[in-house]
Amino acid sequence: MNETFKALSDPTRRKILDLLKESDLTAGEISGHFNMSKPSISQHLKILKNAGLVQDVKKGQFVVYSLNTTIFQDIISWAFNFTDDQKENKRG
Amino acid sequence: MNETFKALSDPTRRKILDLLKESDLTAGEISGHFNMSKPSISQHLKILKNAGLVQDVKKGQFVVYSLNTTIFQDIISWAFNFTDDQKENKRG
DNA sequence: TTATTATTTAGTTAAATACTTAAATACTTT
DNA sequence: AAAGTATTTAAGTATTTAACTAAATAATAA
Repeated sequence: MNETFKALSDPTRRKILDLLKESDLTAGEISGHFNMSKPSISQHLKILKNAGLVQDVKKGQFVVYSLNTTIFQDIISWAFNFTDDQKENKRG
Repeated sequence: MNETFKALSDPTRRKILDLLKESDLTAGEISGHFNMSKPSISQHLKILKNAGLVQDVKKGQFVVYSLNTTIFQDIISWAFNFTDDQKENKRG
């Protein structure tokens, strides 16, 4: 869970996830949405990928990135354990 | 959401949340669970408090910390928007 | 009121992070 | 094969973070 939260702790990376939520995008298309160098975005994508939050597929000379939605279920499960709902379930 | 994820990105702080999930604790009791100075834990508690993840109440010379469970609902909502469930709901 | 206990604030340092530019790699087109 | 495009890797730097110790604040007990 540590790599996941580390990856999510940066606003640029969360904005990348927001973009990929709408549609799959190449590395270049993603970097087009930021006032930041392509290498910087590439680094962020690497961190997101290592955290399992995104996947990539090479399409010719492009690399297409997409969300890996399964990890978000893990985040939901983690957070649910801290809610009142969970406390109620414990008791009853 | 940025302060929240920043706060959650540290393993020590997530462990503090785990402890408070079981019961409310004073600052000193919390620091007793770590091989770390009390001031360091105090800083972590400050960050968790500023992020709205915990609350504190002064009881005499003690400060009792407890979870603020409402924020975790926000995390769940955020994560849910990245799941396949959400995509299905969009379509149908 | 002096000493003791609980906690936070202040100041410092080492390590981690997020950026940059330049160079390398991989693929495509001519 | 040479040139151009897409992307990543490498190397360097400024900022942020997380730890520490020492000092300050606040409450309690002697």
